[in-house]
Amino acid sequence: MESDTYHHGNLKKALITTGLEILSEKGIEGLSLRKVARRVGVSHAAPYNHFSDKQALLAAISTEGHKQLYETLFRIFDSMKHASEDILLEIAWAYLQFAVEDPGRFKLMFSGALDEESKHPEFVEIASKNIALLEAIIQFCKEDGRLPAEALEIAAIKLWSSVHGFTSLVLEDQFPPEYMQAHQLRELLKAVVSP
Amino acid sequence: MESDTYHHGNLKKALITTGLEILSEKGIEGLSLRKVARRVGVSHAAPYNHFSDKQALLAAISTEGHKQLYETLFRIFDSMKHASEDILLEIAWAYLQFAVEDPGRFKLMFSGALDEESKHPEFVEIASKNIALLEAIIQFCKEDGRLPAEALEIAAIKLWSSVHGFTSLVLEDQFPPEYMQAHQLRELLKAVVSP
DNA sequence: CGCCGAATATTGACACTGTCAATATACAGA
DNA sequence: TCTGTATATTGACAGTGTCAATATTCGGCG
Repeated sequence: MESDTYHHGNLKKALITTGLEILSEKGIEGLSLRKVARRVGVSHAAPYNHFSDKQALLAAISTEGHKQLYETLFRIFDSMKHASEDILLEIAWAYLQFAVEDPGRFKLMFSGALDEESKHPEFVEIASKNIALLEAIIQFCKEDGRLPAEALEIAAIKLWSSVHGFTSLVLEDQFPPEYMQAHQLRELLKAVVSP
Repeated sequence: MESDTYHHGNLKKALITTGLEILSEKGIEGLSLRKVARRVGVSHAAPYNHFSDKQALLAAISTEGHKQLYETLFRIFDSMKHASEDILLEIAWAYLQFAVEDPGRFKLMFSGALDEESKHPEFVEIASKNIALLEAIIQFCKEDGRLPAEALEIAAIKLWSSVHGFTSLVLEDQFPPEYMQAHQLRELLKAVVSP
Protein backbone atom coordinates (compact mmCIF):
# COMPACT_ATOMS: atom_id res chain seq x y z
CA MET A 1 0.00 0.00 0.00
CA GLU A 2 2.95 2.29 0.70
CA SER A 3 4.83 3.44 -2.36
CA ASP A 4 6.74 6.41 -3.65
CA THR A 5 5.42 6.14 -7.12
CA TYR A 6 3.94 9.01 -9.05
CA HIS A 7 0.55 8.02 -7.78
CA HIS A 8 0.66 8.16 -4.02
CA GLY A 9 -1.77 5.35 -3.34
CA ASN A 10 -3.95 6.69 -0.60
CA LEU A 11 -3.19 10.34 -0.53
CA LYS A 12 -6.56 11.22 0.95
CA LYS A 13 -5.96 9.40 4.20
CA ALA A 14 -2.37 10.59 4.33
CA LEU A 15 -3.50 14.20 4.05
CA ILE A 16 -5.91 13.79 6.93
CA THR A 17 -3.48 12.19 9.34
CA THR A 18 -0.67 14.55 8.38
CA GLY A 19 -3.09 17.40 8.85
CA LEU A 20 -3.78 16.19 12.37
CA GLU A 21 -0.03 16.05 12.98
CA ILE A 22 0.61 19.60 11.90
CA LEU A 23 -2.47 20.76 13.77
CA SER A 24 -1.05 19.24 16.91
CA GLU A 25 2.39 20.77 16.43
CA LYS A 26 1.69 24.23 15.08
CA GLY A 27 -1.91 24.86 16.04
CA ILE A 28 -4.72 25.88 13.84
CA GLU A 29 -3.04 28.97 12.43
CA GLY A 30 -0.04 26.96 11.34
CA LEU A 31 -2.06 24.53 9.29
CA SER A 32 -1.96 25.24 5.56
CA LEU A 33 -2.83 23.13 2.56
CA ARG A 34 0.62 23.59 1.10
CA LYS A 35 2.34 22.59 4.32
CA VAL A 36 0.32 19.40 4.52
CA ALA A 37 1.10 18.62 0.90
CA ARG A 38 4.81 19.31 1.38
CA ARG A 39 4.95 17.08 4.45
CA VAL A 40 3.22 14.26 2.61
CA GLY A 41 5.74 14.71 -0.18
CA VAL A 42 3.39 15.79 -2.88
CA SER A 43 2.94 18.91 -4.96
CA HIS A 44 1.03 21.87 -3.62
CA ALA A 45 -2.02 21.30 -5.80
CA ALA A 46 -2.29 17.56 -5.39
CA PRO A 47 -4.80 17.77 -2.53
CA TYR A 48 -7.33 19.25 -4.92
CA ASN A 49 -7.85 15.83 -6.44
CA HIS A 50 -9.30 14.63 -3.14
CA PHE A 51 -10.69 17.75 -1.53
CA SER A 52 -12.52 20.48 -3.35
CA ASP A 53 -11.42 23.05 -0.83
CA LYS A 54 -9.27 23.77 2.15
CA GLN A 55 -12.58 23.74 4.00
CA ALA A 56 -13.21 20.21 2.80
CA LEU A 57 -9.88 19.00 4.13
CA LEU A 58 -10.46 20.76 7.43
CA ALA A 59 -13.90 19.15 7.66
CA ALA A 60 -12.34 15.74 7.09
CA ILE A 61 -9.72 16.37 9.76
CA SER A 62 -12.40 17.57 12.14
CA THR A 63 -14.45 14.46 11.47
CA GLU A 64 -11.45 12.32 12.24
CA GLY A 65 -11.07 14.20 15.50
CA HIS A 66 -14.67 13.49 16.41
CA LYS A 67 -14.07 9.82 15.76
CA GLN A 68 -11.10 9.88 18.10
CA LEU A 69 -13.19 11.59 20.74
CA TYR A 70 -15.85 8.94 20.38
CA GLU A 71 -13.26 6.20 20.75
CA THR A 72 -11.81 7.83 23.85
CA LEU A 73 -15.12 8.31 25.61
CA PHE A 74 -16.41 4.92 24.62
CA ARG A 75 -13.34 3.22 26.03
CA ILE A 76 -13.72 5.02 29.34
CA PHE A 77 -17.40 4.16 29.52
CA ASP A 78 -16.79 0.55 28.65
CA SER A 79 -13.99 0.09 31.16
CA MET A 80 -16.00 1.60 34.00
CA LYS A 81 -19.28 -0.15 33.60
CA HIS A 82 -18.45 -2.39 36.49
CA ALA A 83 -16.54 0.05 38.64
CA SER A 84 -18.04 2.06 41.42
CA GLU A 85 -16.44 5.38 40.69
CA ASP A 86 -18.20 8.39 39.35
CA ILE A 87 -18.53 7.69 35.67
CA LEU A 88 -19.79 11.13 34.77
CA LEU A 89 -16.77 12.75 36.35
CA GLU A 90 -14.40 10.42 34.54
CA ILE A 91 -16.10 11.04 31.22
CA ALA A 92 -15.96 14.77 31.77
CA TRP A 93 -12.34 14.55 32.79
CA ALA A 94 -11.51 12.57 29.67
CA TYR A 95 -13.26 15.22 27.58
CA LEU A 96 -11.16 17.91 29.21
CA GLN A 97 -7.98 15.91 28.77
CA PHE A 98 -8.79 15.31 25.13
CA ALA A 99 -8.99 19.06 24.64
CA VAL A 100 -5.95 19.98 26.70
CA GLU A 101 -3.65 17.35 25.22
CA ASP A 102 -4.22 18.68 21.72
CA PRO A 103 -5.87 22.10 21.73
CA GLY A 104 -5.49 22.58 18.01
CA ARG A 105 -7.51 19.50 17.23
CA PHE A 106 -10.22 20.46 19.72
CA LYS A 107 -10.45 24.00 18.42
CA LEU A 108 -10.75 22.83 14.87
CA MET A 109 -13.54 20.51 15.91
CA PHE A 110 -15.55 23.05 17.87
CA SER A 111 -14.36 26.55 17.27
CA GLY A 112 -15.94 27.38 13.99
CA ALA A 113 -12.96 27.27 11.70
CA LEU A 114 -15.44 25.29 9.65
CA ASP A 115 -18.27 27.19 8.10
CA GLU A 116 -20.80 24.52 7.36
CA GLU A 117 -19.81 21.29 8.94
CA SER A 118 -23.36 20.11 8.66
CA LYS A 119 -22.94 19.91 4.89
CA HIS A 120 -20.55 16.97 5.21
CA PRO A 121 -22.58 13.81 5.86
CA GLU A 122 -19.73 11.90 7.48
CA PHE A 123 -19.49 14.66 10.02
CA VAL A 124 -23.19 14.65 10.80
CA GLU A 125 -23.04 10.93 11.33
CA ILE A 126 -20.23 10.89 13.87
CA ALA A 127 -21.71 13.92 15.65
CA SER A 128 -24.99 12.16 16.31
CA LYS A 129 -23.10 9.06 17.33
CA ASN A 130 -21.39 11.13 20.00
CA ILE A 131 -24.69 12.41 21.31
CA ALA A 132 -26.08 8.91 21.42
CA LEU A 133 -23.08 7.79 23.44
CA LEU A 134 -23.64 10.56 25.92
CA GLU A 135 -27.26 9.56 26.28
CA ALA A 136 -26.30 5.96 26.84
CA ILE A 137 -23.89 7.01 29.56
CA ILE A 138 -26.49 9.09 31.33
CA GLN A 139 -29.05 6.34 31.07
CA PHE A 140 -26.56 3.96 32.61
CA CYS A 141 -25.93 6.30 35.51
CA LYS A 142 -29.56 6.42 36.53
CA GLU A 143 -29.58 3.14 38.41
CA ASP A 144 -33.16 3.54 39.47
CA GLY A 145 -35.11 2.94 36.29
CA ARG A 146 -34.84 4.43 32.86
CA LEU A 147 -35.60 8.01 31.99
CA PRO A 148 -38.26 8.95 29.49
CA ALA A 149 -36.72 9.72 26.10
CA GLU A 150 -37.30 13.42 26.22
CA ALA A 151 -35.80 13.88 29.66
CA LEU A 152 -32.86 11.85 28.50
CA GLU A 153 -32.18 14.11 25.56
CA ILE A 154 -32.39 17.14 27.77
CA ALA A 155 -30.11 15.64 30.36
CA ALA A 156 -27.58 14.85 27.64
CA ILE A 157 -27.64 18.39 26.35
CA LYS A 158 -27.26 19.77 29.85
CA LEU A 159 -24.29 17.57 30.55
CA TRP A 160 -22.61 18.18 27.25
CA SER A 161 -23.15 21.92 27.49
CA SER A 162 -21.63 22.08 30.95
CA VAL A 163 -18.61 20.00 30.20
CA HIS A 164 -18.00 21.52 26.81
CA GLY A 165 -18.38 25.03 28.14
CA PHE A 166 -16.03 24.42 31.02
CA THR A 167 -13.49 22.87 28.68
CA SER A 168 -13.70 25.71 26.19
CA LEU A 169 -13.29 28.34 28.86
CA VAL A 170 -10.29 26.53 30.29
CA LEU A 171 -8.75 26.27 26.86
CA GLU A 172 -9.27 29.97 26.23
CA ASP A 173 -7.74 31.09 29.51
CA GLN A 174 -10.98 32.71 30.54
CA PHE A 175 -10.71 31.73 34.18
CA PRO A 176 -8.49 33.43 36.71
CA PRO A 177 -5.10 31.72 36.77
CA GLU A 178 -5.49 30.41 40.32
CA TYR A 179 -8.10 27.96 39.06
CA MET A 180 -5.86 26.54 36.42
CA GLN A 181 -4.00 23.80 38.26
CA ALA A 182 -4.91 20.21 37.62
CA HIS A 183 -6.41 19.26 40.96
CA GLN A 184 -8.30 22.54 41.14
CA LEU A 185 -9.68 21.85 37.69
CA ARG A 186 -10.82 18.44 38.77
CA GLU A 187 -12.65 19.84 41.76
CA LEU A 188 -14.35 22.44 39.63
CA LEU A 189 -15.27 19.82 37.09
CA LYS A 190 -16.83 17.73 39.81
CA ALA A 191 -19.03 20.67 40.71
CA VAL A 192 -19.86 21.25 37.07
CA VAL A 193 -21.11 17.72 36.41
CA SER A 194 -22.94 17.40 39.69
CA PRO A 195 -26.68 18.12 39.38
CA MET B 1 -11.58 64.96 15.93
CA GLU B 2 -12.64 63.70 12.50
CA SER B 3 -10.34 64.73 9.69
CA ASP B 4 -9.01 63.46 6.42
CA THR B 5 -5.56 64.77 6.96
CA TYR B 6 -2.43 62.75 6.47
CA HIS B 7 -2.56 61.87 10.11
CA HIS B 8 -5.83 60.15 10.72
CA GLY B 9 -6.43 61.44 14.24
CA ASN B 10 -7.54 58.38 16.10
CA LEU B 11 -6.72 55.52 13.79
CA LYS B 12 -6.45 53.07 16.63
CA LYS B 13 -10.08 53.31 17.61
CA ALA B 14 -11.18 53.42 13.98
CA LEU B 15 -9.35 50.18 13.28
CA ILE B 16 -11.06 48.46 16.16
CA THR B 17 -14.59 49.50 15.27
CA THR B 18 -14.05 48.88 11.58
CA GLY B 19 -12.64 45.52 12.48
CA LEU B 20 -15.83 44.72 14.36
CA GLU B 21 -17.82 45.78 11.31
CA ILE B 22 -15.99 43.52 8.92
CA LEU B 23 -16.09 40.72 11.45
CA SER B 24 -19.84 41.04 11.57
CA GLU B 25 -20.23 41.11 7.79
CA LYS B 26 -17.68 38.59 6.57
CA GLY B 27 -16.96 36.47 9.60
CA ILE B 28 -13.63 35.70 11.11
CA GLU B 29 -12.05 34.31 7.95
CA GLY B 30 -12.89 37.43 6.02
CA LEU B 31 -11.12 39.72 8.45
CA SER B 32 -7.70 40.81 7.27
CA LEU B 33 -5.42 43.62 8.34
CA ARG B 34 -5.32 45.00 4.84
CA LYS B 35 -9.08 44.98 4.47
CA VAL B 36 -9.52 46.89 7.70
CA ALA B 37 -6.91 49.41 6.64
CA ARG B 38 -8.50 49.83 3.20
CA ARG B 39 -11.94 50.38 4.72
CA VAL B 40 -10.61 52.97 7.11
CA GLY B 41 -8.97 54.64 4.14
CA VAL B 42 -5.39 54.19 5.11
CA SER B 43 -2.42 52.36 3.67
CA HIS B 44 -1.92 48.66 4.27
CA ALA B 45 0.94 49.12 6.71
CA ALA B 46 -0.50 51.98 8.73
CA PRO B 47 -1.98 49.71 11.43
CA TYR B 48 1.52 48.73 12.45
CA ASN B 49 1.93 52.09 14.12
CA HIS B 50 -0.77 51.14 16.61
CA PHE B 51 -0.66 47.37 16.74
CA SER B 52 2.50 45.32 16.74
CA ASP B 53 0.74 42.42 15.14
CA LYS B 54 -2.43 41.19 13.56
CA GLN B 55 -2.81 39.31 16.83
CA ALA B 56 -2.67 42.59 18.73
CA LEU B 57 -5.47 44.07 16.66
CA LEU B 58 -7.55 40.94 17.08
CA ALA B 59 -6.97 41.08 20.82
CA ALA B 60 -8.17 44.67 20.89
CA ILE B 61 -11.26 43.81 18.89
CA SER B 62 -11.93 40.88 21.17
CA THR B 63 -11.57 43.10 24.21
CA GLU B 64 -14.06 45.52 22.74
CA GLY B 65 -16.45 42.61 22.24
CA HIS B 66 -16.11 41.62 25.88
CA LYS B 67 -16.94 45.16 26.87
CA GLN B 68 -20.08 45.05 24.76
CA LEU B 69 -21.04 41.76 26.36
CA TYR B 70 -20.58 43.26 29.79
CA GLU B 71 -22.75 46.21 28.85
CA THR B 72 -25.46 43.95 27.50
CA LEU B 73 -25.61 41.70 30.53
CA PHE B 74 -25.33 44.55 32.96
CA ARG B 75 -28.26 46.32 31.36
CA ILE B 76 -30.42 43.22 31.59
CA PHE B 77 -29.47 42.66 35.19
CA ASP B 78 -30.09 46.25 36.09
CA SER B 79 -33.47 46.42 34.40
CA MET B 80 -34.69 43.25 36.08
CA LYS B 81 -33.68 43.84 39.63
CA HIS B 82 -37.23 44.64 40.53
CA ALA B 83 -39.04 42.27 38.22
CA SER B 84 -40.25 38.87 39.21
CA GLU B 85 -39.13 36.94 36.17
CA ASP B 86 -36.34 34.45 36.04
CA ILE B 87 -33.24 36.58 35.88
CA LEU B 88 -30.88 33.73 35.24
CA LEU B 89 -32.86 32.63 32.22
CA GLU B 90 -32.94 36.16 30.83
CA ILE B 91 -29.22 36.57 31.33
CA ALA B 92 -28.54 33.26 29.65
CA TRP B 93 -30.88 34.17 26.82
CA ALA B 94 -29.11 37.48 26.33
CA TYR B 95 -25.79 35.65 26.21
CA LEU B 96 -27.13 33.35 23.52
CA GLN B 97 -28.59 36.26 21.56
CA PHE B 98 -25.32 38.13 21.77
CA ALA B 99 -23.61 35.15 20.16
CA VAL B 100 -26.23 34.45 17.53
CA GLU B 101 -26.68 38.04 16.41
CA ASP B 102 -22.99 38.33 15.59
CA PRO B 103 -21.28 34.95 15.48
CA GLY B 104 -18.02 36.32 14.15
CA ARG B 105 -17.58 38.58 17.13
CA PHE B 106 -18.40 35.79 19.57
CA LYS B 107 -16.07 33.36 17.89
CA LEU B 108 -13.24 35.82 17.93
CA MET B 109 -13.84 36.38 21.62
CA PHE B 110 -13.97 32.73 22.61
CA SER B 111 -12.75 30.48 19.87
CA GLY B 112 -9.07 30.74 20.17
CA ALA B 113 -8.22 32.83 17.17
CA LEU B 114 -6.16 34.58 19.82
CA ASP B 115 -3.12 32.80 21.08
CA GLU B 116 -2.37 34.56 24.32
CA GLU B 117 -5.19 36.85 25.25
CA SER B 118 -3.98 36.80 28.80
CA LYS B 119 -0.92 38.80 27.74
CA HIS B 120 -3.05 41.86 27.05
CA PRO B 121 -3.85 43.55 30.38
CA GLU B 122 -6.95 45.33 29.10
CA PHE B 123 -8.38 41.96 28.19
CA VAL B 124 -7.64 40.44 31.58
CA GLU B 125 -9.36 43.36 33.24
CA ILE B 126 -12.64 43.14 31.35
CA ALA B 127 -12.64 39.36 31.63
CA SER B 128 -12.55 39.46 35.41
CA LYS B 129 -15.15 42.19 35.37
CA ASN B 130 -17.44 39.84 33.51
CA ILE B 131 -16.93 37.10 36.08
CA ALA B 132 -17.63 39.53 38.87
CA LEU B 133 -20.87 40.53 37.21
CA LEU B 134 -21.93 36.91 36.98
CA GLU B 135 -21.19 36.41 40.64
CA ALA B 136 -23.20 39.48 41.54
CA ILE B 137 -26.14 38.17 39.56
CA ILE B 138 -26.02 34.81 41.26
CA GLN B 139 -25.71 36.40 44.65
CA PHE B 140 -28.75 38.48 43.89
CA CYS B 141 -30.76 35.42 42.90
CA LYS B 142 -30.23 33.70 46.24
CA GLU B 143 -32.87 35.59 48.12
CA ASP B 144 -32.30 33.65 51.27
CA GLY B 145 -29.01 34.98 52.55
CA ARG B 146 -25.64 35.32 50.93
CA LEU B 147 -23.46 32.49 49.77
CA PRO B 148 -19.98 31.97 51.14
CA ALA B 149 -17.39 33.34 48.71
CA GLU B 150 -16.08 29.99 47.59
CA ALA B 151 -19.49 28.56 46.82
CA LEU B 152 -20.25 31.71 44.93
CA GLU B 153 -17.22 31.37 42.69
CA ILE B 154 -18.09 27.78 41.98
CA ALA B 155 -21.68 28.60 41.23
CA ALA B 156 -20.55 31.30 38.81
CA ILE B 157 -18.26 28.91 37.01
CA LYS B 158 -21.00 26.32 36.79
CA LEU B 159 -23.44 28.77 35.36
CA TRP B 160 -21.01 30.31 32.91
CA SER B 161 -19.82 26.92 31.75
CA SER B 162 -23.34 25.71 31.08
CA VAL B 163 -24.51 28.76 29.25
CA HIS B 164 -21.30 29.21 27.32
CA GLY B 165 -21.17 25.57 26.33
CA PHE B 166 -24.76 25.55 25.19
CA THR B 167 -24.19 28.71 23.19
CA SER B 168 -21.04 27.40 21.58
CA LEU B 169 -22.65 24.14 20.59
CA VAL B 170 -25.61 25.96 19.10
CA LEU B 171 -23.30 28.24 17.16
CA GLU B 172 -21.36 25.27 15.83
CA ASP B 173 -24.42 23.37 14.68
CA GLN B 174 -23.56 20.50 16.96
CA PHE B 175 -27.13 19.76 17.94
CA PRO B 176 -29.64 17.92 15.78
CA PRO B 177 -31.52 20.42 13.62
CA GLU B 178 -34.88 19.80 15.30
CA TYR B 179 -33.58 21.55 18.42
CA MET B 180 -32.60 24.64 16.55
CA GLN B 181 -35.81 26.71 16.56
CA ALA B 182 -36.04 29.69 18.84
CA HIS B 183 -38.68 28.49 21.27
CA GLN B 184 -37.08 25.07 21.48
CA LEU B 185 -33.78 26.74 22.24
CA ARG B 186 -35.37 28.74 24.99
CA GLU B 187 -36.84 25.62 26.58
CA LEU B 188 -33.50 23.88 26.45
CA LEU B 189 -31.80 26.89 27.88
CA LYS B 190 -34.23 26.90 30.76
CA ALA B 191 -33.25 23.35 31.53
CA VAL B 192 -29.58 24.23 31.22
CA VAL B 193 -29.67 27.07 33.75
CA SER B 194 -31.94 25.26 36.20
CA PRO B 195 -30.03 23.58 39.02
C1' DC C 1 7.86 82.79 12.85
C1' DG C 2 11.16 78.69 11.60
C1' DC C 3 13.33 74.50 12.85
C1' DC C 4 13.78 69.85 14.48
C1' DG C 5 12.71 65.49 16.55
C1' DA C 6 8.94 62.40 17.25
C1' DA C 7 4.85 60.46 15.79
C1' DT C 8 2.44 58.79 12.16
C1' DA C 9 1.51 57.34 7.30
C1' DT C 10 3.13 55.53 2.62
C1' DT C 11 5.54 52.75 -0.63
C1' DG C 12 7.63 48.80 -2.13
C1' DA C 13 9.29 44.47 -1.36
C1' DC C 14 9.28 39.51 0.39
C1' DA C 15 7.67 34.93 1.34
C1' DC C 16 3.62 32.58 1.99
C1' DT C 17 -1.18 31.29 1.11
C1' DG C 18 -5.60 29.23 -1.54
C1' DT C 19 -7.02 28.37 -6.01
C1' DC C 20 -7.29 27.35 -10.88
C1' DA C 21 -5.96 26.09 -15.73
C1' DA C 22 -2.84 23.57 -18.49
C1' DT C 23 0.02 19.80 -18.70
C1' DA C 24 2.16 15.43 -17.62
C1' DT C 25 2.21 10.78 -15.81
C1' DA C 26 0.47 6.32 -14.33
C1' DC C 27 -3.08 2.91 -13.95
C1' DA C 28 -7.00 -0.30 -15.47
C1' DG C 29 -9.70 -2.43 -18.65
C1' DA C 30 -10.67 -3.45 -23.75
C1' DT D 1 -1.03 -2.78 -26.68
C1' DC D 2 -4.02 1.13 -26.80
C1' DT D 3 -6.98 4.35 -24.73
C1' DG D 4 -9.59 6.79 -21.37
C1' DT D 5 -9.62 8.08 -16.68
C1' DA D 6 -7.70 8.98 -12.38
C1' DT D 7 -4.16 11.23 -10.32
C1' DA D 8 -0.09 14.34 -9.87
C1' DT D 9 2.78 18.47 -11.46
C1' DT D 10 3.81 23.02 -12.97
C1' DG D 11 3.06 27.67 -13.33
C1' DA D 12 0.38 31.47 -12.68
C1' DC D 13 -2.68 34.84 -10.02
C1' DA D 14 -4.48 37.75 -6.42
C1' DG D 15 -4.49 38.24 -1.57
C1' DT D 16 -2.14 37.98 2.94
C1' DG D 17 1.16 39.45 7.17
C1' DT D 18 5.28 41.69 7.85
C1' DC D 19 9.30 44.62 7.52
C1' DA D 20 12.60 48.26 5.92
C1' DA D 21 13.03 52.61 3.76
C1' DT D 22 10.91 56.79 2.91
C1' DA D 23 7.72 60.56 3.28
C1' DT D 24 4.60 63.66 5.67
C1' DT D 25 2.71 65.99 9.55
C1' DC D 26 2.56 67.47 14.39
C1' DG D 27 4.22 69.61 18.78
C1' DG D 28 7.37 72.14 21.17
C1' DC D 29 11.45 75.00 21.41
C1' DG D 30 14.34 78.74 19.84
